[in-house]
This record gives sequence, C-alpha cells and structure tokens, in this order.
Amino acid sequence: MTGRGVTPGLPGLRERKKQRTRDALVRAAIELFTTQGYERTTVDEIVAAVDVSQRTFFRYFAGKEQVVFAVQEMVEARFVESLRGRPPEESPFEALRRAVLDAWDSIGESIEEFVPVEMYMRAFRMIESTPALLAVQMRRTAETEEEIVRIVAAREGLDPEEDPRPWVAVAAFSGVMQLAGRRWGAGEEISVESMRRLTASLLERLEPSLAEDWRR
Amino acid sequence: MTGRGVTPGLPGLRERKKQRTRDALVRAAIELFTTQGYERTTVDEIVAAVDVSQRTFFRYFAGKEQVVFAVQEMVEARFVESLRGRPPEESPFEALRRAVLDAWDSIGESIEEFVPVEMYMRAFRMIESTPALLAVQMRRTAETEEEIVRIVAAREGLDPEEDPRPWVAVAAFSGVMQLAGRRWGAGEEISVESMRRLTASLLERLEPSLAEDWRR
DNA sequence: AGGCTAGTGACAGTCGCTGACAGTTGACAA
DNA sequence: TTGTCAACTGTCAGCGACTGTCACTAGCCT
Repeated sequence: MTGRGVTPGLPGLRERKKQRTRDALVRAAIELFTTQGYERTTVDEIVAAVDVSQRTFFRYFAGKEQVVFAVQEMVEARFVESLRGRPPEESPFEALRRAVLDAWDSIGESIEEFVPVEMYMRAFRMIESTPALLAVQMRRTAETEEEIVRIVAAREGLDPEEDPRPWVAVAAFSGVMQLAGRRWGAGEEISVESMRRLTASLLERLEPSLAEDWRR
Repeated sequence: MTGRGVTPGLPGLRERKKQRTRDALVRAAIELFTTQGYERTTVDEIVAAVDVSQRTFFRYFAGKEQVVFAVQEMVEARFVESLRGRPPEESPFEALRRAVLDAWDSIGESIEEFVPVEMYMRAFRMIESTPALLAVQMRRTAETEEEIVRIVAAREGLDPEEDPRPWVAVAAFSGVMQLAGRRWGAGEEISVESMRRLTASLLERLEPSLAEDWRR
C-alpha cells in the first residue's frame, strides 16, 4: 500500500498542479489588470505574483491577452449549451433569443465557483475599454458564430454550406449582441440582471427596426 | 523671380514629400506582406525597401498593422459619403442597402488612382486570414458603425442617445456586411463585381431570415 | 526501484515599438 | 538673399512581448 489509491476517474497530481498554476495565473492577472490597467501590467509582474517563470506563463497562454478570456470562455460555452437545449419547434431567431436570456439567468453561480462575479464584470468592462483586448474579443466572437451557425442549421435540417439563411440570421443576431455588450459596458449598472434586461430589450426591437417605417 | 511661385491652393514641397514617403511605405508594405506574408515581414524590411529609418515608419503609422488599412479607409469613406446622399424617403435599412451597392459600383476607379485594384483585393484577403489584422479590422468597423448610426438617426430625425432603433438596425446590417466580407474572402472570385453580388444577395435575405419559418 | 516524459526554469535572442537628442531642410519674414 | 523657426528625420539606447533551446525536476508507470 503506497497511499496512492486515488479515486480512479479523477485527474492525477500532475494534472491538478497544472490546473492550480493556471487558475493562479488567471486570478493574479485579472487582479493586476483591473487595479493598475492592462497595458501598465507586465507579464513579469504577473509571473512574479504567482512565482513561476515567464516561460511558463507563455506555455499556458498564447499571449498576454489570452489570460483575460479564460472566464469568458465559460460564459460562451454556457450559451451554446443552452441553445442546444432549445425545443425544435421554436423559430431560429426565437431559439437564439431565449438561449441568451436563459444563459444570463443561470450564469451567476457557475462563474462564482471560479472567480467572484464582480471580478468577471470588471474584466468585461476592461475588455470593452482596451483596444487590444476588444480586438481579440471580436475575433473570438466570430469564431463562436460559426459554431452557432452549425447548431441553427442542424435544428432546421439545413446544410450551412448550401443555405445562407443560418449565416444571415446569426450575423444579425450577433451584431445586436455585440451592441448590447457595448451599451452595458458604457452604462452605470454592473449587474448581471441589468445585462439581461438590456439584451432582452434590444433583441425585441430587431425585427421592427428593419421593417417598420420609423416615422409612422 | 525665384521660381517659387507655386499654385497657391496646392500643398507645398514639404507636404508633397511627406505624401510620397507615406505612399511608398504603403505600397512597399503591401507588396511585401502579400508576397511573403504579414508576420514574416519585419518593419525593418519595409523601411529598407523605401530607404527611410524605422523611426520614420512609426511616425507615419501607429503600428505595423495600420499601414494595411490606409486603403480600406478610402473605401469606408466612400460608403459613408454614399449613405449621406440617399434620398430621405427611403427606409433606413433600404438606404443602407443601396448605399453599399452604390459604393461598390463606383469604388473601382477611386482605388486605382492609388494602388492597383488587385493589390487592394489581395490586401483584403490577407486581412481576413491574419488574426492580428482581422482584429484591427473589426475594431475599425465598430468605430465606423457609430458614425453610420448618427447618420441614420439624423435622417429619421431621432436622437441616437434616446432611441435604440438606429443602433439595432445598424448592428444587424453591419453583422451581415462582415459576413459578406468573410464569404468573399473564402471564395474563388477576386472581383469587385462578385463582392457586390454577394452583398446584395445576403442583404436581401436579412428580413426573411429573422421572421420566416424556414421549414415552410 | 528505476526508467520515461511532461512540465518547468534559466538564458539568450528576435521583433515591435518608444523616448531623447541632434542634424537637416522646407517655410517664411526681414 | 539671408537668417530664423518649426517640422521631419536619423541615430541610439532601451523596454516589453514572445520564442527556441537545453538541462533538470518530479509525477507516472511497470
């Protein structure tokens, strides 16, 4: 008996250690970024706070910006999952709309396990106000869009290579979502609740805004 | 008589010299980027080709990426101008749609004065396929969006701070435009004409894609 | 116990970019 | 013309992000 009788399904010590280093880097980075600013924080400062070498940092993250998006990834995953669960009788746009709202409803707890919600919020605002980060954010969004398109197309039994409608719908939807993010970042309220409200109100107006004669 | 009796309205020698340096940098950069790739081209190579110092390069362009967007700026300006000229009785979305198509119709000549159209096309594709450039591109787009919102709001006699409809409409429109760019970049045809066709067909489908039941 | 290898640190080097300072050259007035 | 001023430019020195290399440590597996 060596005392190594670990629960079989669980990751080994090596894996857990890695995860801990990674988490520590994310937390330290966001802490530093939000207190002294993204550009004014060097990678050297981050690694010093966690006491690892700079080389190690770049083994975990492809770039200084990547570390910021570790949490964002979770949120997106939550939305995608939620979309997959929508009943097939909903129209594509309706399914997208409900999936976002559902995701916002249930997001609070799942972030909290990892970092305080308030830290996530600060990170979100930091992204909106830092050109370098915003650029990465937008690129990431574009990539997620592709996955969403595939899901929507599958729901409707379409081949996305053939039919442009899933692309167009998702593009329009995504445009409005980005707008919501920008507005929320510029506003006062820092709550998930306010983000949800804003999202709902903008998505509601999408169809009318395109068709209606605004002057009545 | 000193021979310095220059035509009064024209920029002086200094100004012309500056412009020449700038143009030379843009051309050299795009040439190098498109032949050997963006990342594999160093700023040193660019300045060597034009025979100026690296410092000078950074006085003209805020970053290595900026030089790529010198031409793109022209195209966007053309679109904005075209939008301003649309008759006020058109619906906002209709005006946006026609403005893009008009812009594509008249874009050819105005680029040619500066660089061959084919070079512009290659630059466009390079942006689509280079993460660093795509990120900047998207950021630039977001900034242009704001101006478009103001124009649309003005057409309709609305205050954009009050009414979210201009924002929503432009966000959706812009999302589809980005999609058009991506599709065009991924396709075979490298002509302005094909870009125009693609744009037209996607914009046509925007409204139906949101409302219709796709399964009939 | 002992070999295998993923993960790490140390170090040197490349590249994008900036600040400071000095030299040069158009613009403009005397 | 000539002299002064301000705008441009080159040189140099240096920072910070990022990468390649190589030796070493410590979980892992038999």
